[in-house]
Order: sequence, then structure tokens, then C-alpha cells
Amino acid sequence: MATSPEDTNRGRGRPRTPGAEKKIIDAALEEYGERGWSGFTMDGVARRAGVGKSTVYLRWQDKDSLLTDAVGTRSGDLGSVDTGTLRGDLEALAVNLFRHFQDPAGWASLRVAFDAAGASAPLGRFTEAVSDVQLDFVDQIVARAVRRGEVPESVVPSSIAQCVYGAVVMLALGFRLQGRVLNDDEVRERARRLTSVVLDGALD
Amino acid sequence: MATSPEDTNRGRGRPRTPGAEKKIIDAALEEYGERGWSGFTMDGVARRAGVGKSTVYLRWQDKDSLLTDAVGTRSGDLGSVDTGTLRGDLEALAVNLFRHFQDPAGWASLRVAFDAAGASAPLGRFTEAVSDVQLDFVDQIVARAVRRGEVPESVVPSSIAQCVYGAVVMLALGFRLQGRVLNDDEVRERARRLTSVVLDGALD
Amino acid sequence: MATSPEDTNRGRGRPRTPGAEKKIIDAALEEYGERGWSGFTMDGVARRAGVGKSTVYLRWQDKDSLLTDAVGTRSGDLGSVDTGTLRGDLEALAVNLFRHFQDPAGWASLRVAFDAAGASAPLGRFTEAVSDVQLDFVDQIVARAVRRGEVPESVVPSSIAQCVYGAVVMLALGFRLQGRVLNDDEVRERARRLTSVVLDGALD
Amino acid sequence: MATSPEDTNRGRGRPRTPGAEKKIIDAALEEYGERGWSGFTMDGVARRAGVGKSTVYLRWQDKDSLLTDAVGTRSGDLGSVDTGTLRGDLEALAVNLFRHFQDPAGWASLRVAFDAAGASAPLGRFTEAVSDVQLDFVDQIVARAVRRGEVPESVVPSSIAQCVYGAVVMLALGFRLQGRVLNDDEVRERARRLTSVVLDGALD
DNA sequence: AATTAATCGAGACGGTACGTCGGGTCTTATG
DNA sequence: CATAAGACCCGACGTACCGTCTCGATTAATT
Repeated sequence: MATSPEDTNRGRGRPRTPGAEKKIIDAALEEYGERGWSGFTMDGVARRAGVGKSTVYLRWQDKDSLLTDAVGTRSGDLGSVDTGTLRGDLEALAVNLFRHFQDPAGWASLRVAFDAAGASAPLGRFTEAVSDVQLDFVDQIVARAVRRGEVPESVVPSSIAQCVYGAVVMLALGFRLQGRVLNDDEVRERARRLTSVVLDGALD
Repeated sequence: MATSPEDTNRGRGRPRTPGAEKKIIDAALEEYGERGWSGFTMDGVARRAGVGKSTVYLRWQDKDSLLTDAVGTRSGDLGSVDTGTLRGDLEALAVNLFRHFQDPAGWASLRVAFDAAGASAPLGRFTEAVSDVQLDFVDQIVARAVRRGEVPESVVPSSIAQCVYGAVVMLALGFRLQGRVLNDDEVRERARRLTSVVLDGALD
Repeated sequence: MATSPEDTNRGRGRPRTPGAEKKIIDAALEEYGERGWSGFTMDGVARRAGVGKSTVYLRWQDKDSLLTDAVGTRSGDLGSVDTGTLRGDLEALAVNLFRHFQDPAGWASLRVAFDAAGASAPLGRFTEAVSDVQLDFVDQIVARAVRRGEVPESVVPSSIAQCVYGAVVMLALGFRLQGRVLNDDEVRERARRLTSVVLDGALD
Repeated sequence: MATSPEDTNRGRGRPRTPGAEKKIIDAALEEYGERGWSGFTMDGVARRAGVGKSTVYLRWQDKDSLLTDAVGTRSGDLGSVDTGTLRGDLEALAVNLFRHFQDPAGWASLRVAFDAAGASAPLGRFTEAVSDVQLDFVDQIVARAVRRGEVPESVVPSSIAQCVYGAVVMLALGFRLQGRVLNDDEVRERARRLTSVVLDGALD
């Protein structure tokens, strides 16, 4: 989980405090959520976690690594949906994703990904974390639909994935910028709409 | 252009050096491109632009404003396409967008938007910069198609906009994370694919 | 005064705040006096001086330099005594010295000298600060006495200087270790005694 | 020897490794000699001694105690001289002292004393270590001379002690600051000179 | 022989200070 | 007035050390 999990110590010396990682990650997420990026401080995280700075730096080499990691551990199984139909699956996924992005930690994971992609020195560890893992479960949903014969084999799953995922991202971005938070019904309605575009097309 | 372009100077005293804005913006973009976000400093920008820090702060109130602005000035008329068909317009737009995001400045504009949306104190000035302006021209393209009778009036333009824009964003993100750069043919092929999903739907 | 007084800036940019040096030195001396060496902190000095840390580090390269300098500026004209007789001069000097060493700053100057002499990398700037300047004025007193014909030319001034200065140092060290502080009469008595040893010898 | 030699262990459990004290003290002295006070760290001492930190802290309560002790164990019997005359004794003593201070450990003992005397919280344990023990043997030498009838009973032994001891200290300080090391002949010459001042006085 | 208990090397722990760096402001002298 | 230079206050960065604690592994003396 930590950036450098070099478990090279075979019992020599005092073992690392078991709960520390979690405490620190929780604190990091809370700090990030409350104060935003510019107010996100290693000292603050350590203090909130009730931990010395060295304990943090022993596990993560720097601020970015910590936030990256903290944010990655919260991207649970957003895609584990199975309603029986492609439409149902995509709508459910869109709802999950949207809710994920309304949560500070979920949104942070996205922001960090964009940071990583922008840096001249690519952080690399996001390649799979986002581009593969995250989009993968959309692929799986589509593949399931293909097996069911719901959609022709000619469709490119990744394109659908990009549309759905991307649309939710833009949606979430728009509402965040406006400072609005959608309730469950609104979220479902948006999910329904964009699923409709992807599945039915605009031309018929 | 500048965040606070209060042109209150009525000719009294020394006029602002004409080329300064451009020099600073260019420097900002270069610094950002070379060093990334964490290496992007006001001192660095001023030094590279051959300008005093006060000259920068006289025009932009803070770092975010500068980067925002610098990045905004490069978002030209991505949406000024008119091929006569909705499909042609969307494909052309997707190509433009994708190229935009392959450019450091273009990508930066996106990253900044995500930063703005993540902060507890919303920067506000992005509301129009991204959610309206950027998505607007997709709306216009769709509206034009509706007028032409290409698509039924029932379609929701903003959903199409979100899908197209979002899909390009995810595509660009994915390739950036992998460190890949697409050539023109590849870009066009991707644009064709995702336009197909949005217009024709996955189900027929 | 500062360790690196490279006055290379000829009016360009904002001039260094005039009173800052003094404020910082005063604060340093107070902090040192109140909290001792182990409690002597750059942050503390800056805070007490009402100054940013960078303002301190702009003038002194590190903690040692600051304390060294602070302590050096208080070693006023301990040797500017002229009573007309060698005995009177030495006694007055001994009194001055003793009082100097009872003051935290004065004592600190000695401690710093011993640090400097102990380091593998000699700090160099102490060579004159202590061994020359400090002992020099004892030499001058003796030289004056030689000119007056009070003492034969055969006496080695530096030996006398070392005896007087060294005796006072040991005296001060002893009392400090015991936590005792001498009043004026006691100081004068001690000065008289050791001057007697140096001038009259123990054998007659 | 150790600060808290509470020999409370009645044989139960593993006995303390016999050679550890010495190894640690040697390491401490070497570290101090090579790196000076600011580079003197407990981790460094433990590492050099090939010992765990707990083994050090089991014997000394803190850094100061260790250095104090390390330094004290090297102050051998500098004063065990008996040439038959006061002059001979003092010269021999001065030579011994000077050599002692040319040794890093010997010098360290002095520096530690000055540190101890400077602290607001007096370390106390130096009171005897320096002011009594160290100066005492000068007293004994003088007392012996008094018994022999060499000097009148009126002389104050402690004043002579302070002069001799102090002069050697200043001498050693001066040469250390200049980075010079004296050979045996030079040392003897200096000892002769300052003994002459103390015994014969400057005035006759 | 098994148990007990102190010590050992190693190294993680919560803190605190270090010296550096950057943000945004302020103050000069010079256009 | 604007400008280039650069000092100012502030506060976070990542590192190093302190003195404490916690491991598993010795190492005797006591059962």
C-alpha cells in the first residue's frame, strides 16, 4: 500500500505500529477534505493522526505519495454491479461513480490522477490505478452484455467505458464548480439520461 | 485577460509595458510544462519572463489566477467547426479537443479546473471557464443539428456534450498516464469511434 | 558584524531593514540567557525579535554563527582601563573581565570560543576574536607599564596576560559551577589577590 | 562511573556485557573528537561502539551524562608530580595539563565544563569534577611547598592554582584556535615561562 | 532441564528543531 | 505611476536526533 513497501525487515527491531497506516490515511483524507489541496499539510496530517512526522515519512516518501495512496485505497468496488441488463448495469455504475466523486476522497483520487498525468516525470503508479483498473470494470460490464447477446460484438467496450466514465466526470466537475450537490433522485435521473445517449444514440 | 483588468490608469505615470502580459503567460506555460505543478513557482515565472515579481502580481492576484489565465488564453476556438453534419462536427471537435489536451497548456487548463473544483473554497471563476464555455460549443453544435432536423428535439444536448467531452478527457488521461502520444490518424480513428457510440448507440 | 557581510548590493531592491540586526542579536542574547544553550532556538529568536526566520538566515548562515556574533558584539572595551599603575590596571581589568563572565552573553562568548577550538573544522573567525583581541589588551597594559619603567623589559607580556585572563576564567568557571554570584567587594578582593600573585610572585 | 550506577541487579537475569562501558566511552570520545559537539549524536556513538541505543541509555541517562562521564574518565592523575621543589612541581604540572588539553578527550572535558557552567540548569555533577578535583592537586602541590618552607604561609594556594591552570587553558585555547600543536620542547618552555610569572612575579 | 528475568542489537515511535524554499507583500531606486 | 530587484513575514517542507518503547534473541542464575 505504501509507496515503498520494502518489507526487508525480518523481525529485527521494533515492528511498525499496525494501525498507523490506516490512522494516517484517514487523517490525510479528512485534512484534504476539510482544507483542500493548498491546506493539505504533512504536519497537519501527522498531528490529526496523533503520530510523529517521522512515522509518516517512514511510510511515504513525500506528500504526493501519501495523498496518492490515501486516495487510492478508497476506490472500492464501484463496478461490482450486476442487474441483468446492460442498461441497468451502466446506470448503476454511473450512480456509484457519481456518488464516489461527490465524496472528497473519491474526487481527490481523480484530481491526483490528473496531476500525475500532467507532471513531466510521470508518477507511473497511476497507470494501472486509474486507466486500467478504473475503466476496466466498465469493460467487464460491456463484455457481460456481449455474452448475453445484448449488443453486437462489433462495439468497442473501451469507447463505451470512456463515454460513461467521462460523462460522469464532467457532470461531477460541473456540479462541483457550481457548488451544487445532487440528491439521489437527481443522480439517478442524470445516470439514466447519459446511459440513454450511450446505448440508444442521438440519431434515432 | 488578466483576472483583475481594472484599466484604471488614465495615462498618468508610466504605462504598463505592452509585451509584459504575453511574456509572463508564455513563461508560465513553459515553466508549467517543464517542471509540472509542484515546480511551478512565481519566482521562476518572473525570472524566466525577465520581469519583477511585482509586475506579475500587479496583473494577477495570485498563482492560481496566473496559471488559470495562462492556460485559458490557449483554449482557442476549439468548437468553431462546421462540416454540415452532426457526425462531422463532433468528430472534428473531438479531434480538436484531443489535440488540445495533448498540449501541456491545454492539459493544464483541465488540471486547474479539477483543482478549483476540489477546493473547499470554490474559485468560482471556473464555473464559466469550464462548465459553460467549454461545454457550450458542443451544445451549439447539437443545436445546429436539431435545426437541420438531423436529430429529434427530444435529445438533451448537454448529455451529448458531456459524453463527447468526457470521453476525450478520459482518452487523453489514459494516454498521458501511459506516456503515449497519438498521431493524427490514431486521433481521428478514436474520434470516429466515440462519435459513433454517441450518435448510433451501442444497442443497434 | 554578520558572518557574511557581503555588502554587494548597491541600492538595488529593498534595503535590509536597518534595526533588524540589533533586534535579532538582542533577542538571541535574551533567549540564550533565559533558556540556555539547549533551549536556544532559531525559531525562538526570530519570534522574540518579531522577525521571520528568513530574515535571520539572510544575515547569519546558521545557529552557531548567530550566537557567536551576538555574543561577540557585547565584548566591549573591557581593557580600556588606565589607572596609572600596572597593579591598578590589572586589578581593574580583572574586575571587568569577571563581571563580563558573570553576564550570560559574556560567558557565552567564552563557551563559543571553546566550541570553536574543539571542532575538527576550525571556525577560524575566532582566532582574532579571542586569542588576539581579547588577550591583546592585557598586552597593551603590560606594554604601558614597561614604558613607564614599572617592570623590566624581560617580562613576557603574553605570559602575564594568560595568567590574569586565565585565572579570571577559572575563577568565574568555579563560581558558575557552584551557582554562586559574587558581589562587587568579593570581586575586587579576588582581583586583588590574583593580581598580587602575578605581580609579586609566590616566592617572596 | 556511570551516572546512575544503581547496582540493583542481584545476579538475576543476563548480566551487563563487561566491555560495553569502555567501548561506548571510547566511541563517544572518538565521535566527539572527530565531529565536535554539534556532530556528537547518541546514534553515532552507539553505531560506532557496535551497540544498541538501549545499551547506552541503560548506563547513562542522557547525552550530557555520557559525554561528561566519558570525558571524566580520561582525567588521570595529572597532578601526581613530586620533583622536590615547587617550581619543578608546577612546571611538571603545567606540562601535564598542556598535553592533556592537546588530547581531544582532555580538551573535551574542559569544553563540557564550560557548557555545564553556561546552562541555566546547572549540571551540578561538574562542581567537583572540575572546580574541586582539577584544581585540588595544584593546591596539594602548593601545600607541600608550604610544609617544606619554600613559600610563606600567607600565599593563597587557590590563587596560584587558578593562575597556573588558567594560563595553561588560555595557552591551549590559543594554539587550538590557530590549529597549532606544540612539540615537547615548546611545551616545556611555555610551562617554564608561566611558572616563572607565578613564582617570581612580574615586578622584580 | 525448565523457568525466569535482565540485557542485548535493532529500529520504530512521538516530538522538536533544523536550514531551505515558496507565497504574497512591501520598499527601495530607476525609468 | 510602473518597473526590476530583492528584503520582509509566514509557514510548510523533508531531515536528523532525542529519549522512549517494543521487538526477538541471548545469557546467566534460580527453580
